[in-house]
Amino acid sequence: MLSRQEKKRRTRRTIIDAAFRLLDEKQNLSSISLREVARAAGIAPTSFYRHFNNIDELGLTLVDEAGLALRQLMRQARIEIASGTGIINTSVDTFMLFTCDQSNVFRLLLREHAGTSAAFRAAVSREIQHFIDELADFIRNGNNVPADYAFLQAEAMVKLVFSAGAESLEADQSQRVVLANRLKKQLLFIAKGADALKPR
Amino acid sequence: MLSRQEKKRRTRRTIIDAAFRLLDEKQNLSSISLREVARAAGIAPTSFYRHFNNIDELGLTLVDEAGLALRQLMRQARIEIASGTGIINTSVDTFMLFTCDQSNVFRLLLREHAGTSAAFRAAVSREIQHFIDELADFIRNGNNVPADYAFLQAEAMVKLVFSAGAESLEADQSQRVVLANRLKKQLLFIAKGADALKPR
DNA sequence: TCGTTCAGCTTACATATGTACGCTATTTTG
DNA sequence: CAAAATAGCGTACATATGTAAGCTGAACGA
Repeated sequence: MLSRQEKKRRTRRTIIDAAFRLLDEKQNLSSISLREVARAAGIAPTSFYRHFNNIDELGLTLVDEAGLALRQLMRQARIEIASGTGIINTSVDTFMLFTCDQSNVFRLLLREHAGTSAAFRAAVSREIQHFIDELADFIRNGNNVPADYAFLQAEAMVKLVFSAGAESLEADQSQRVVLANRLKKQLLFIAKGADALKPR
Repeated sequence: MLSRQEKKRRTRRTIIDAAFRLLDEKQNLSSISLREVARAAGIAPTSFYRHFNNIDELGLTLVDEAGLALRQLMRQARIEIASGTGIINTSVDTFMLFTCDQSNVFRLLLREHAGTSAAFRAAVSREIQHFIDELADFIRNGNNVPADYAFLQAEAMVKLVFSAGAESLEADQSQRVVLANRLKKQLLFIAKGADALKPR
């Protein structure tokens, strides 16, 4: 027998999962309605309020979870980088895997980054900032450049990665390979250029 | 006295202008309703149908107009480039001017590029593709590199430009200057890197 | 000049939404 | 074991939406 608290936590999870499932290629956080989420979660519309004050609170929760998934991805990538393969190749491959089989999660970030809610946009921007900062750290350690210079490079790289990720959402498997290779070359441009223009 | 045809063209224009005005930082093409547009244009909801079959048709029209504005921007930038200043500086400055004082137009492209309508996404992608193609031409002429290599470089640059444009929408005047300078350096990375890795 | 066309209007309806209110059944607490 | 708390439900209402149907007056073509 489950405690009341535990049961509540589970239906909260059900709501969140249902929302993620609704966020396909034709829905965003602002277009899904409370009733729609409730329907998908198998609860009464009014029961939703037992878990969230309003639907924006759900939205912020989803963005947080998506950001967490991204940070976990980064950790995994860094482990693989430590094991030998080039940083660019591994990062790109890991990222593309993410956009592929967690497409709804990545799409959420992508969409709300340019979405209609200032709060969501800010939340996503924060997550991307983490992404950039950690890459900047990595670059600074490896190349011995000033922090702001490493940041410049990291930011450019992350932006290209996200752009390619966006395209990958509309691509099939073979197009994704092409996309990944193109991205790797472009990241190499930045790495090479940043190195050539490095301040002394 | 105005001809009936001319009057119709004018209210069509009124509708389009009203829609652009509605597309501020908290609205996108899918969130504006037919009735809202009609209200803003000062016509009855049902009169809308005399000009567009549905609201998606309006949306595509807006994307087309936005793309046209962008192409005009490119032309202007190329003229100024011909008159001496560096390509990167002029392009960035022109672009930033665009995102600043035609913010609703740029935001439309940005938002629908990652939006919920596949048709709108495709339409915006086409416009961006034009943007990339023309820059690739420019690069190929100046640097004498293969077409696909110039494309690689142009694509990376345009992606950075658009990303910075997105950020500029949330920035004030002084932040925009910082943003522009950062972008210019990053574009230089790509130019330098692409040159260093140029195939022979 | 007179019948035709048609942009724009008003009215109307079926549908979806957010959320207030109060009930019930079950768990929790004292 | 009785009393309090509470997750979830059903009902209800005010509001917004897309769009069908039909009318009107002004521009148009003969």
